Amino acid sequence: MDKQRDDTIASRISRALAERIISGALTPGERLRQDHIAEEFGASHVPVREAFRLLEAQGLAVSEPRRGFRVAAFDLKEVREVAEMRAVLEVLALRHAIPHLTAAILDRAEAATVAADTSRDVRSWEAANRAFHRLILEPCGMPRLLVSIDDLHAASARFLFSAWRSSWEARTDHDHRAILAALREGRGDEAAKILERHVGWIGRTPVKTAAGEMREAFLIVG
Amino acid sequence: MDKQRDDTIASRISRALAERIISGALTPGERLRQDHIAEEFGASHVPVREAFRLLEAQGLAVSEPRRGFRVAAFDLKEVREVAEMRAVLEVLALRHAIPHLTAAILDRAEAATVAADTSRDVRSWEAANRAFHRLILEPCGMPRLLVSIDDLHAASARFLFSAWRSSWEARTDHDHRAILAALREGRGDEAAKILERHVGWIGRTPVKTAAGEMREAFLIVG
DNA sequence: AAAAACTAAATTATAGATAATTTTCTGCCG
DNA sequence: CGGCAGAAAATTATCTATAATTTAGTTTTT
Repeated sequence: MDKQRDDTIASRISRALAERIISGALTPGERLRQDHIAEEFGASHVPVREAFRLLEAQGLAVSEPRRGFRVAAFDLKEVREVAEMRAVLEVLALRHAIPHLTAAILDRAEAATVAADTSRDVRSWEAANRAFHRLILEPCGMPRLLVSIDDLHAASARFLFSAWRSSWEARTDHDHRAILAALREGRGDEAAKILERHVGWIGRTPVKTAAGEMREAFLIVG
Repeated sequence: MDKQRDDTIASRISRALAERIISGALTPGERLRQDHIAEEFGASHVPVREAFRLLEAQGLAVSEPRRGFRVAAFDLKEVREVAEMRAVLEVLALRHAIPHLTAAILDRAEAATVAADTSRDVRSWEAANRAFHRLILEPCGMPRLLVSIDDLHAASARFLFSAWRSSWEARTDHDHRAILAALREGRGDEAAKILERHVGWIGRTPVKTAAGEMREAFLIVG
């Protein structure tokens, strides 16, 4: 097929595995066996090990010396940690992005919000949500910060998919709209404040299961 | 000598190279030639490549597909970015650490401050400064956050060493003392505020060179 | 049935080979 | 004399094969 990609085999394997970890196809704590994965991708173990290191850097895998790599576990404590880091880093990015935001960017962010509200499954909601955040933060022009935020989004998405594997219902995202309204009207501080609360909010919430029962679930807002 | 370390060859090479990059022995933009480094460490190229990936994760090296790895460049813009990320992340860590701070920890942090004030060279000042920050932040119990902060400290140190290679004079660090005083008296918010300004502050300042001339230099406070 | 010993599997590392690509050198030509 | 083209050298990224070490699992022994 397309062998002439600009990137290396290691990064291609890394992306493929990241997808599986985030989607939940590879479960937390599962071992990543280099020879099996090498065979599956028709590669040798060298690029596979490099791919593992890339995943480790994103916090999706952990290395235990002489015992190989496993898919990173995650508990509620870690999810909270990720959410709080996202909150402060996204606020920082937004403050730097504000002077460079244009009406065109805000229009595209609004389109992403509409796409999120009308999505039929978690996957597309997550993609639209991520697009919204990316759009309003990217103009900050701080590459290292944006990479960190991306990695934290990946960790959030993992949790999201594990919590909402089957049942899912899109809700209108009032926070996104409030952030956009504030940005359009030049109330930057308020936009930052809403974003901080929006991203940092994690808690228990009652959820109706497919069977019609109510149960408690953890929820990341966005 | 000591072959029976608990860690892998890759991580040992990575630490050794990190040391050189931070200290400035390897200059920004310099190429990292895997075969040369493999030979120097008496290893093969596989662990060397893994070491490069580890450095990449810390932001000390960058990979250009088919062109190998180079020491990460850094300009003033990036230094500012690192300082601002450190400011918000350290404040977050401090807020979580405060409930777990003990008098014993604060005493050790004070000792680190004294050590910084009396250091005779940049290296020991940096080590003492880093120890101060580590001590008051570690009790936050957020491992991912602490790793991020450590990586940012490494990037700061690089800049520090490049700016102050020859002349150096220790100054009394009033910010550290003010932070400690606020923490001891239970004024957590004020401690966080000082820390944020302390870490985030970067600017030009007049510096007296060894030759007695005045010139402008960039400065990270700590 | 618990402890010890053996076995199997996997990770970590080495070595050498190869294709592709980049860098460097060199010499020719305008 | 400077710049471009092409040749030569170096380097990366990969594979294959293999050894050493460690973990994990199974069997044997007491």
